[in-house]
Amino acid sequence: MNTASVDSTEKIILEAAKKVFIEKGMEGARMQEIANEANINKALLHYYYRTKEKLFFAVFQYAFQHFLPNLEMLFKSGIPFEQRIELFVHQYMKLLLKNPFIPLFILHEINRNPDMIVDHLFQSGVNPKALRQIIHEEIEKGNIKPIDPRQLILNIISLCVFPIAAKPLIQRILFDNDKKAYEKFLEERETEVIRFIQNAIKIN
Amino acid sequence: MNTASVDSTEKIILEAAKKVFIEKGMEGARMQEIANEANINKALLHYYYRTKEKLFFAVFQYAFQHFLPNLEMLFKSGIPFEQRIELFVHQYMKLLLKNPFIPLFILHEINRNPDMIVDHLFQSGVNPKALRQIIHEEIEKGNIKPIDPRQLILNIISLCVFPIAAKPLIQRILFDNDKKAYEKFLEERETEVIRFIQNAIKIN
DNA sequence: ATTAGTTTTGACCAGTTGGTTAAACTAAAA
DNA sequence: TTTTAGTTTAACCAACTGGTCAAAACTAAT
Repeated sequence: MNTASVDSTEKIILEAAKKVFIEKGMEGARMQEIANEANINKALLHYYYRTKEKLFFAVFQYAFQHFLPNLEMLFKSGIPFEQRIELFVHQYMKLLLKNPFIPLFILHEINRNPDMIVDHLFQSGVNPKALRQIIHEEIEKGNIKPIDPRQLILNIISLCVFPIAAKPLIQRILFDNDKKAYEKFLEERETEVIRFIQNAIKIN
Repeated sequence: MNTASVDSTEKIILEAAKKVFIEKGMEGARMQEIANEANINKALLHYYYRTKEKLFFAVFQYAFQHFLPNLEMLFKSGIPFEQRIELFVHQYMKLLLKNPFIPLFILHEINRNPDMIVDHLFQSGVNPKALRQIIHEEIEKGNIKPIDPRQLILNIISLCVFPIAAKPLIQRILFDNDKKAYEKFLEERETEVIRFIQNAIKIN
């Protein structure tokens, strides 16, 4: 057995599955299309991943882990809060632009089967408690306006995610389907969102 | 021919189709399930709406028209800008809470087939130009901080839509799957979002 | 009561889809 | 060279799905 080639075939399949599943969703994806994408026989998919569902879960797991950015830098102490927001928005938008289909994929699939997240993924290192604590402390210190930390977190994520998830719609409605114009808009948006949030929470 | 009963059956079918399509999407929906939901024979679906696609488009059209709130009140003159934002957010969140599945449905279907919006729906009365003009004037008058009107529009919509579209996810991650707690959070959110936006754009 | 037109139904069909299986292939081990 | 174990393929299958059709049931005007 050639370990390298096993890994290789398995990875090729997973990459193909990622592409097809994340773009079309569980129900829109076809095993045959994934096989074509990977340039292999359809039966090989079932040889490595027994069922469509198992292959899907492998993809879902990957996507879920790339749905939020690495939050480590947020928890390092000694960083001013303003800069934390800057860091988060920057990192997140970079991630989203690299994987623009992931948010809608995750939202749609969780909507289809909300228990999936409980059954398979609650060990995925998402820890909102620590984040809430940091925001809470900033309020106590009088550095930002009082606000429910969860509202603030949701505001920040909303401002980052929605314009990516709704890209095909927004691009057509607000930009006459001019792809370049919308991409430029999204670039400018990073500083715009940071400024918007900072203005909203800063104490005059 | 009894016009009333024709309308009635047709409407019953459409209502059933709305429920199933909007919750499960085109690809996740089954004609049989719609027939069951309407308590009729599957062949009747094809008698009134010849194909799945045609029935789907009827639903999509309805959903698209309920994706954004009635914007008339925004264009009446003489209303202070702060109050316009208040009105919009209030109306929009009311609409979204009544139809929580519509945003994700629209986004997912447009993602699946982006040309649909061009082919079938660009006559749906969405007019962002007027809205941009109003924002532009407010900036000129020095009532709010300078900002690309499209960025501001997108910010407002993002803050309203995302928490509804991502409800199953957020509810589980931030609220331990406590439905009541999340609903209460969304109620409080209305005033919170209004305050957030007004703080972000107001001139000190 | 008859007729003509409409609505509703059960049975059926063809195409697609996820999944299986037995055989062919490959390469390392004996 | 033969054996053995893992890998890949073509052919196939059962279940499902959108859609059709002819007949039955229903309605209302003659």
